[in-house]
Amino acid sequence: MRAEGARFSRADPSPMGADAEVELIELLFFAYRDFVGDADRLLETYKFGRAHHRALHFVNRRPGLTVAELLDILRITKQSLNRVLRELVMAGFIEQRAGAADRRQRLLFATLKGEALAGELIAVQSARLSQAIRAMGPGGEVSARAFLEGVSRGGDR
Amino acid sequence: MRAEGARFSRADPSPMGADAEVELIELLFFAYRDFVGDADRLLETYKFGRAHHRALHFVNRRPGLTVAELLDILRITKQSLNRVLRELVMAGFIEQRAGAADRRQRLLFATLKGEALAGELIAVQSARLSQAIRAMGPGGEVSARAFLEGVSRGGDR
DNA sequence: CTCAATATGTCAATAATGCTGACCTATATC
DNA sequence: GATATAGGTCAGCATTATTGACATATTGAG
Repeated sequence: MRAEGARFSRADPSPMGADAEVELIELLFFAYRDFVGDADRLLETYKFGRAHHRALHFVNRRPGLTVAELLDILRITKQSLNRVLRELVMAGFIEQRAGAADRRQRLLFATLKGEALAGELIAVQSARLSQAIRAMGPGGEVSARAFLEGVSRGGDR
Repeated sequence: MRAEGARFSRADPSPMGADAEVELIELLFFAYRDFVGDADRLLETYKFGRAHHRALHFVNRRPGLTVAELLDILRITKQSLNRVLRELVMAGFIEQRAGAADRRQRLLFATLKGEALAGELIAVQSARLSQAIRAMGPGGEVSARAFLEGVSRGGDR
């Protein structure tokens, strides 16, 4: 890995003036790059991409999710989602059922096949995360969760 | 209304350990989604995308970086990088100089204009990270760094 | 019942970012 | 001089995203 290298500090435009956050920016990039790389390799064998992965993951984790809710989670357009969702349905990984209360809704469920693939993807990714958490020592999981929640919640004001 | 998109509630049941990493998988997705979203908004005004951002960031942080080194950091092909790099050079954000020792090399440097944009991008992203670190309390930065390093180093075996 | 809003699906065009393969120049090294 | 290396470029293609326009079914208000 080439995460180190020439590093003489240039004029720092950050108001806090700290180099530490700049390094965190890079660490987050490297962490995410390697984190999704695990799944990418597995998805190749199913001819699926990252978009399929994300849709399947959240449907599997929240059975009965509506299309609108999934769009809100993924933050993409319905046109983008629809193509991916159609492929997952036709390949037998996800199934749709009309909502009982509102028949316009298409509630999404992972099939057994879908649950199996989602489980495989979770396995490789959680193995990497577990290893990182263990290496942190006691309280690692709590800290990691606090950090990630803080990052994603950080713009909500 | 919702500026940052959906997230799963932490009120989710099953407090057993196996579920913890699955939640971390999702938290990492949400954190990265929101983290890059900040920069995306800023890049729009310059008509640049994430690929330009990453290239500019690392060139700015490591002046004199070679193309080969940048390729190794980004883990993309030279064809993919070259398009982005050419645009950054032509727009005056990055400049290339032949290496002194090896004149085949094109050493990469951010121009003043490039440093300014890179600094703006660092500012928005480090603001989000600083906020998350502060919310973690004492030792937050050390923990966050340990987690991210563990995630990206976790597959290097 | 009628009508507007909602939930979803779909077609078409386009953009950003990535890939592989092939080939080119310039420079370094043996 | 031969070969390897650093880098650039052309051509074609895939994935994932976008906007815009429009279709269909269903719900809910009046």
